[in-house]
Amino acid sequence: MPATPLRKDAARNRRQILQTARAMVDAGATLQLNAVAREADVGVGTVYRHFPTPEALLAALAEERFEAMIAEVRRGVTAPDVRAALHTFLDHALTAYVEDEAFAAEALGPAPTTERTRELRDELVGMIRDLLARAVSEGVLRPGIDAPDLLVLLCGVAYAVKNSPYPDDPAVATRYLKALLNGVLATDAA
Amino acid sequence: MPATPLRKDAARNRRQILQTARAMVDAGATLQLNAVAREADVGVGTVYRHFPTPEALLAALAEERFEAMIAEVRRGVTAPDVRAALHTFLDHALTAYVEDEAFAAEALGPAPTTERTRELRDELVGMIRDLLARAVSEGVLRPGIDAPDLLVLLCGVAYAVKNSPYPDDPAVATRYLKALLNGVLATDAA
Amino acid sequence: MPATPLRKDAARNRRQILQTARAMVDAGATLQLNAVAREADVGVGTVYRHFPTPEALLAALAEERFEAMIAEVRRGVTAPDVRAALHTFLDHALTAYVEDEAFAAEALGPAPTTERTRELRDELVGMIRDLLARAVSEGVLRPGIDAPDLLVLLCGVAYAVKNSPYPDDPAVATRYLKALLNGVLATDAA
Amino acid sequence: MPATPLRKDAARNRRQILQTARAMVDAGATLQLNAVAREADVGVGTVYRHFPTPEALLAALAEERFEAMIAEVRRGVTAPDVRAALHTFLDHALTAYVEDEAFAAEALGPAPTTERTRELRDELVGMIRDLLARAVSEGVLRPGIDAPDLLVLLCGVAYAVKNSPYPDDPAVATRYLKALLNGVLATDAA
DNA sequence: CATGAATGAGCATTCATTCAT
DNA sequence: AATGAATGAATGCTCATTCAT
Repeated sequence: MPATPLRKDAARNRRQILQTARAMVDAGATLQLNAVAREADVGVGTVYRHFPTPEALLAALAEERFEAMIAEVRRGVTAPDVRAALHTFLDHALTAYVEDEAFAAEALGPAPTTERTRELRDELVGMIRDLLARAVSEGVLRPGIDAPDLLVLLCGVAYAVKNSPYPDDPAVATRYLKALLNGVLATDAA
Repeated sequence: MPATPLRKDAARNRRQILQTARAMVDAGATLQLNAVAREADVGVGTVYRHFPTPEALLAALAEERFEAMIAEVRRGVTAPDVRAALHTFLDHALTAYVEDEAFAAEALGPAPTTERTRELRDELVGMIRDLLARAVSEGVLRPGIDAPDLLVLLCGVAYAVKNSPYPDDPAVATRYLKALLNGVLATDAA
Repeated sequence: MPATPLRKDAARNRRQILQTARAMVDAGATLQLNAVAREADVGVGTVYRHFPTPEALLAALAEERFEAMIAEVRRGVTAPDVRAALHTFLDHALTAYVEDEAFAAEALGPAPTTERTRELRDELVGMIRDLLARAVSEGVLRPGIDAPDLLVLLCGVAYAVKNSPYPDDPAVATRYLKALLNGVLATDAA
Repeated sequence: MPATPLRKDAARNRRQILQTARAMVDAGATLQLNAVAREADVGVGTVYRHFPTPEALLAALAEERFEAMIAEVRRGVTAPDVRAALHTFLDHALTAYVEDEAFAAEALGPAPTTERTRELRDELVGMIRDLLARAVSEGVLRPGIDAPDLLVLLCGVAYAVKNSPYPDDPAVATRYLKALLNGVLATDAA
């Protein structure tokens, strides 16, 4: 809800920039505003106008993901089967982290770059907190790990997936997630 | 075992460079050969002669760590209590990953930068394989996760620790490691 | 006397632009048409329409000053006391130069940017010439310095005032002007 | 007296840079380090190494001039004929200001950019103070204008010379200086 | 072998000006 | 006539790497 709805051409440029940036980020490149401009076939100045810093662009990229995830967790909180909801969420979150560097960066760290991002993240964390609370109270989840912990652990797993020695094995993510869920030990350690 | 044992001054330089680099890496900086040279009070060219690329320097930094770890795992393989040996190893490995960016980078990824590093890593992985095999056969460890997997998962946990929202809590590492060991679910998931 | 008298809103814009520009110049900033537009709360294009170049804007700013000064000199030419008139003029001119960068720029240099400015300047110089002529003929002024010379010398004194090592001393302008009037030597040099 | 005497090639580069910069400044351009590098046929980095900022380069340019001037004033202080010494100094100083923008900038303003420049300027001002003191005590100079005043006034005259409406008249400088020395009025004003 | 000056590609950023809306 | 988004040339600066000394 921008104060002034973007002019048509401005909107097209913005879209193009975001699209290009998304592609670059997904390709693993670090965002260089100049490069984005070149790829997006847009003047440098235009990129700078829309996104004064690389961070702002990254943040914009992350927003959609945040919104989708929030919607999903919201559904999960009230779903009949918490365990299933939790699974689905963890699964999707892991995928998001693995696929989307921009989102992972923004969802972590004490420095959400944008006011908007910060709000979104807080909202997401809040929702997850509720989901976890329910899961714990229903005996599905061990206590001791809170929402921020879980997010960052998931991020860690994503990191592992991305650096896995079996990069072409499609089951890696599932396997690693399962390790986190069930643990690697056969019986509990102190 | 270099063909020609280093001249005394050359050796001193090498040592100085490594020391400085270690300090810089530990301080979280990305290694800039120029900066290392300045700090180490040595000409840029000297650094380049000893370590043609930043990676080579990083690799050299990682070697000690590899050697220490190999020694430890070797002891663990034949220790009476596998579970304890496994714990100690995981604990130390996590610490190593958290503390030593250089080592983590080298222990991972399909591209050990040095012949020497590659050998060391292979040796380490071999030893861990043995340790894990024993642990699985004694029912301590769930099957399904092999040595490379475990290493990368640990790396993921280290990543989580380093990005934890509770950066000043000294128990974070333990808590996260425990999550990996025991899992986060109360009862096994499919 | 524009061919078509400005539309009411156009006039308001013009006024606003001039006002803003005046403030910025007085604040010592170099005129950036973009900045003027922003401050004046007007589109860039509007500024460009009214004043195609920074110089044109500066020139417009200078015009008022020219007019005031011309009026004053005109009075001085026929005043009973040439010496007093001359003093007043020099004093005011110095103040104008010191206070108004825009005016100083326009009053100098072989390139008055606007036809209008050029006319005004020529008119001013003409009047001053008359004043000086009278002053010389009445023995008030040494010969050898003509109107353009005097103007540029005054500008030099203004430059000195603006760069004075005693920037907070309100008497600096008077002191420096006096130096120009009476000279710094006790007795004439060759 | 640099700690380490410059290497031969470094010295050559430095000289080249200074030479080029001098030419550019004399041509009235504002110093752009990149441009200097191009003209001097030297890498940008080289220029930056020698002179981290445009100001540093300007300052270096100014130093020679300072030294020459200091030497001259020193001679003048003890010369038998103060009046003549004063004249010579004023004449040369005016020339320096007119010819050398870099020097003028550095000799003025509360911000001598280099420690070295600052020292030189202070030394110069000190010497001039002595010269003026002698001139006043011998009745050659009117009191009321001190050394910093005189310098800045001279700078003003230089400014006038440079902006003179008679740019090709070689006598302009003399005429304007004379105006400052003897004043423009025939008899003293209050 | 060591040195550190030189290099210049590379990236970031600004701002005067144009032109579609 | 007004707007302001778009443009991209211009400029500033850094830093990895080479190579003369």
